[in-house]
Amino acid sequence: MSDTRRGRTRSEAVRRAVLEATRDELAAHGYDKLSIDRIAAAAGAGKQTVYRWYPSKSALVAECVLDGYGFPATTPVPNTGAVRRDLRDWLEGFADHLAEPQSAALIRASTAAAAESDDVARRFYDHVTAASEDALTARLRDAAPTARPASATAAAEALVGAMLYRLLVRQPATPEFLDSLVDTVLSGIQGTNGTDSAGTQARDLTPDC
Amino acid sequence: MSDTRRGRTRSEAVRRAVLEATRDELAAHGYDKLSIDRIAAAAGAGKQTVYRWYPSKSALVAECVLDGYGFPATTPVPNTGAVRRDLRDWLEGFADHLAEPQSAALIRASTAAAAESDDVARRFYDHVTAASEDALTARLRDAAPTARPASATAAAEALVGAMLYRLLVRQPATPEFLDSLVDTVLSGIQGTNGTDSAGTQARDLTPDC
Amino acid sequence: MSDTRRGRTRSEAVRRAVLEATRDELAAHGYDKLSIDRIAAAAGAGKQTVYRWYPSKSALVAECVLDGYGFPATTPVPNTGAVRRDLRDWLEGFADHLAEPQSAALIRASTAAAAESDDVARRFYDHVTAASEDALTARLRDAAPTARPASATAAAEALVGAMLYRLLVRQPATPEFLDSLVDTVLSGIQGTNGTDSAGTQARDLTPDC
Amino acid sequence: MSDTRRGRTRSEAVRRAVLEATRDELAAHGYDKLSIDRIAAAAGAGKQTVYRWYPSKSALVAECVLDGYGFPATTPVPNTGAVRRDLRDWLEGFADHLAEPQSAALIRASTAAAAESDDVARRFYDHVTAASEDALTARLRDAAPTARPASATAAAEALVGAMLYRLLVRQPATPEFLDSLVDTVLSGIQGTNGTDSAGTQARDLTPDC
DNA sequence: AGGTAATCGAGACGGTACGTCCAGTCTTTGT
DNA sequence: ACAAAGACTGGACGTACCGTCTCGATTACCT
Repeated sequence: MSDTRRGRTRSEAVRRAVLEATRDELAAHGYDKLSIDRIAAAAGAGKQTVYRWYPSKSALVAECVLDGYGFPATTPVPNTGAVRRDLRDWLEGFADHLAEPQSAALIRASTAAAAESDDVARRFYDHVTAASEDALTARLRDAAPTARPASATAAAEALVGAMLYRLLVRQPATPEFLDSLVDTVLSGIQGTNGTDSAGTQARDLTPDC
Repeated sequence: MSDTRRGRTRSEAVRRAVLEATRDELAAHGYDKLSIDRIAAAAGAGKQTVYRWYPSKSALVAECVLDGYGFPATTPVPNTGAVRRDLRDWLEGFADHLAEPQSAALIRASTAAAAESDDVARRFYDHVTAASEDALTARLRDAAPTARPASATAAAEALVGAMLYRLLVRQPATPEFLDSLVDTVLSGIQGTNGTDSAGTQARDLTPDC
Repeated sequence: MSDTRRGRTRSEAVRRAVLEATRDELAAHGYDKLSIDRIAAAAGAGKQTVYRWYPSKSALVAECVLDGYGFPATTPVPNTGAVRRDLRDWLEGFADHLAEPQSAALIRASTAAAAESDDVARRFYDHVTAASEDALTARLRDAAPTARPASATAAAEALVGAMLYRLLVRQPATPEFLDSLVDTVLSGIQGTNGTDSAGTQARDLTPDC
Repeated sequence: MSDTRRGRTRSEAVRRAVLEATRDELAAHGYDKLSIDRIAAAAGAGKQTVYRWYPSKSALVAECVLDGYGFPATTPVPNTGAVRRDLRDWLEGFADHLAEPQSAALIRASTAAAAESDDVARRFYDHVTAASEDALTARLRDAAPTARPASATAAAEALVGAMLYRLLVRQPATPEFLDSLVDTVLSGIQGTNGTDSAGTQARDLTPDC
């Protein structure tokens, strides 16, 4: 049994050109107005070649944003000892990235793509949640070793969800907002604020009835 | 002075028929494949009539989802005295609504619409954030009067953002996830130092009378 | 029962523009390279409009050549009393028309269209044979009243066939060729040549064996 | 001097397979829908191999129809002594061939090819006219030695033209039509002054010994 | 025997055109 | 004046072929 490929080998260079053209088109026109015709023309490729690599608009966008350009590479949360500050810095890095118009356009586009395709949605989740959850858990493990593991997921998705929501609705993630977000996730809405070490005995003030 | 309009009066019935047709089309095909031609045909209306009411696809979708069908009417957070349970119940109601395929499709569509139109994004934000933030603050005000004011927004958007994120990426909001989310937002990731998942061990002071 | 049309009335002006653009494209590029895209663009029309009028390339070409531009309007054979000369003049008029490059291109195109579509072939036959046969029979009726009626068809198609064949194979219809053709059809290959009046007692010279 | 070619020898078998595939495709889909891709696939050949042999669609079709399958090999006109009957028989043989659907499709295709390519037109003319003219002149030379020399060409093209015209426009060459055609070409339209159609009354001097 | 070179099937490549669908506008008739 | 019907321009869709260009694998000739 021969595993050798027959025919001309597919050109990686063309694939990259297509992704770059897609990135530019997305930044310029957004997801809905995205045109395969234009992308192919801008990449100096035939339309068929684009379709050979990516079967649909959403697949192309997913590849472009998730595995190519656009989404923040998995940044580890810094570990200076001060969790709150570390988290805050990490989130601010994320916010700064989202504040760039081009990145914002790309991620909004991948949002729209995920809204339309189950497959893209799954890839989006795998990429984004895994990355941020890993980053968070790695940092929190030694800061709050007693925390339930499920919390990491919830906290990660609360953070990512809030950031993406702000991006979607065009509300800037102000420093104040980031502060509140970190506080909420670290200590809870009713928590004692200001303390950044682990093991705080958060008391639930609600007396109920 | 005569306030009466000349000619035939614009039919409110037609407008409703258009919105209903839009809802059905959205549920059936999603935002991207939405076709004004089909909507008009399904509503028994002329295309011009649709354009007379709504200038663009995104405006139509926004109207349909936000002010018409699709988005949950502002549900107040119940107040039984037990905040955690109240919040949990409220969130579960939201989750149940999102779990219905038709609602999910509609909200995903409005997400895509918001990603494309600044105007829709603003309406989306106004509608969703205002509603949930109001609901939350109203409940938390007497539960934790000492909480910092910014927290309500952050907490509301963390909750809503996480829920919408789960909807977007097609991950079901499991009871465990809701538990963790409520815990995180209420007490912070380090708040409840219970170790296991089911929340039974989690020290919840609320006696639920 | 109302027979009235609803909606915008179809524009004859556009139809004419399409036919004219088709004529120009045919003359410029020939049948095979004919492009509906180019035709529509040249006519300032949408592609859909072209397809609304004509369902296929061959139908468009048939309409253009047969009922529009290109094919000689039914010219009656002159009647000066001298059949041979009349016929010769009539044929020469036909030849002159075919000698024009644009006409040649158009008729070659309709030939190709007829080769591909049964429907176009029928229209081609109806138009061309009927016209030439009528022209011929009208003239021959008083010149050779004794001729069998079937002969007129055969003669007409022999003439038309020979002319179209010459056009197809790019051989000019020289004066000598036209002379021979008229002689053959009028008097037969063995006939007495030179006489141009009617009622000649053509003798069949073939002695056989 | 070495005339030997280096490298692998071109496979005549492949060339034949290509021509046969072309013939089948032509019969099945016609000239316009002809696809080199399909031909190559059907012949089990690479596209490049097809192009190595034939530079264009029209060249391939010409080769296929003229020098390969499709066109009648040059049939000599029989010589039994009775010209009229000989000619009629010869023409009937031609008509029978054209009546076969596959042959008809092939010749119609070559017609379309000739309409598009000057080169194919020339080859078509050379092949068809030369063959039929030679056949005719050979037979007529001893039947009507006094006929003008130009007549043979005109007569041949009148016959061939009429037959091809009938083929093109999908009109069957009925026995009556063939009779009339032979009569016209042999004796002229006014030649036989019989009045009725069946040709029985037509005074035919040839005793048919 | 070991290059050297042309050919083979296969199939990716940049393009062009296809025929369909839809957006958004305009026109016509009916109410 | 509004409504339905639907034709209009324009443009993108996804597919099919075109003719060219690599590929690895065969053949053949020529040292």
